[in-house]
Amino acid sequence: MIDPQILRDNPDAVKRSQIARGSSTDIVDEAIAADAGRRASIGEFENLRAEQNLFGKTVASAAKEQKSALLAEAQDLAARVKAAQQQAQDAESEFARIAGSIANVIIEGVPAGGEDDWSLVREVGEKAQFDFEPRDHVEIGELLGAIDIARGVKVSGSRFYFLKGVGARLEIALMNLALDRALQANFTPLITPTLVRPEIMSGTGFLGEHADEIYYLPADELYLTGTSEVALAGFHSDEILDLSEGPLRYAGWSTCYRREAGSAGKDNRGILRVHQFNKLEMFSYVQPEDAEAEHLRLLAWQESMLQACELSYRVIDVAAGDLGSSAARKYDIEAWVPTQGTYRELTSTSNCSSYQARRLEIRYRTESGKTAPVATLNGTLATTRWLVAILETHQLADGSVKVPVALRPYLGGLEVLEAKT
RNA sequence: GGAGACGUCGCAUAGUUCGGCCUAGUGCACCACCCUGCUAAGGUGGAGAACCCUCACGGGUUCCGAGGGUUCAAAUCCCUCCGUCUCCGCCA
Repeated sequence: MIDPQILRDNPDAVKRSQIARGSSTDIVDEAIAADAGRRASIGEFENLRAEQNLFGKTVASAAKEQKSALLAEAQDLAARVKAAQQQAQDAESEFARIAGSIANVIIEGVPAGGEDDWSLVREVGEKAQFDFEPRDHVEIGELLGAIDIARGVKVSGSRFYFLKGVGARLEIALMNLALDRALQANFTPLITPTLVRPEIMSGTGFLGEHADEIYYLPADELYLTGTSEVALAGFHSDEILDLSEGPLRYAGWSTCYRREAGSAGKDNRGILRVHQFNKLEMFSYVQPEDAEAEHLRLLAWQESMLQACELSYRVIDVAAGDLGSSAARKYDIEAWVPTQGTYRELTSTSNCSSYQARRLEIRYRTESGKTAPVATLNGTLATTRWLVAILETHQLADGSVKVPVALRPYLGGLEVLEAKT
């Protein structure tokens, strides 16, 4: 939910943001009108109610013979109060509906436009060079006995897979490396529920335009989460947090489920785009003025992980139109995937400023003792998809794979994943 | 799955029988000050959240798990839902 104050004080900023996202600006004017209407009808209701409260006391203390006359008047007043209350509630939900459809105001510097209009922040590392024809991760996965896609499809359908042997170990190693780094940075680890209630799912902003990406269990009215961000954001919903000691940081470990409804035919090969995977997600609750600095910290931790995996990557500042509705800015890190000759997204980190917190009612106490919405940020620290880049980048001529040094302790010292010939 | 009990402003509790004196009392914890060599004890006062009006001082409205209903009036009566606990059954 957008800050109603900024809507009143600086509607042009909201409009500029909407334009950069390629969204409607009319909705901003509608929201302002709805806000005014809402406040007017609330005032009307409250005055009537105050009158009624006063009148109730008169009735209670009135002498018997006056009571019936007073009651008639009270009934009339009650009817007017009820009508005014109804109107106030309607105006309130009308405002919520309209304001709710305005996306978060982007941060200065976020490029305008759509999916292809990102701007490059930096490129890091040498792209892998081979003096042989590199194999893609599916082939390598078969040679290593690490990825079994055929059986995944047999058991669960397309976009499912088994990780097996060194494949399973590699994923666990990667996740553990990420977890250890998160612990060093003072994140509190959380293993999160992956089924959540509707109000948490909508509070985090995932039930908007991408609702068809989400698995839903109607018999139980629960949603399967596509990221632990949902549970991590819901963790402190309806709470007033103490941020005087600095940000609250959590590292959520969970399996993630995505329907991939809009991507038929896209990335069908391999485990790049699947219905189920594991992820270690960073999540920070911070004071709003600290959000942009925290965003850069999350990005730095992500880059350090990619460097530990000895991957070549680029950081992009995602364009306004490609941001989720909650995000004010998003950086993606894309790793070089040799057999695709392109960069593919491995991590994403979003600064949701106070937008998500306002909807989930997550607040902190300011110095003056008032409460105010916190800012929330999230970012990927490791996911199953990284195996694609790791396997392809570090492959050897015979299909074996050199293990990045940082991962070796998590694989019992293993230096090379040997191909089974 | 069956039966029962419960849900009150941080925690604990009173209030629900029989609707109006509840603008929700009390204890603990908390904050400020006072008092007393220090500490403990004691004294005085303060202190919830959201929204609306106001430059401000201040005022108003709502909130007793959530949502409806009855009523001039609901923490209190009725309905639905959610959650917690106890016992029984079933299954890992």
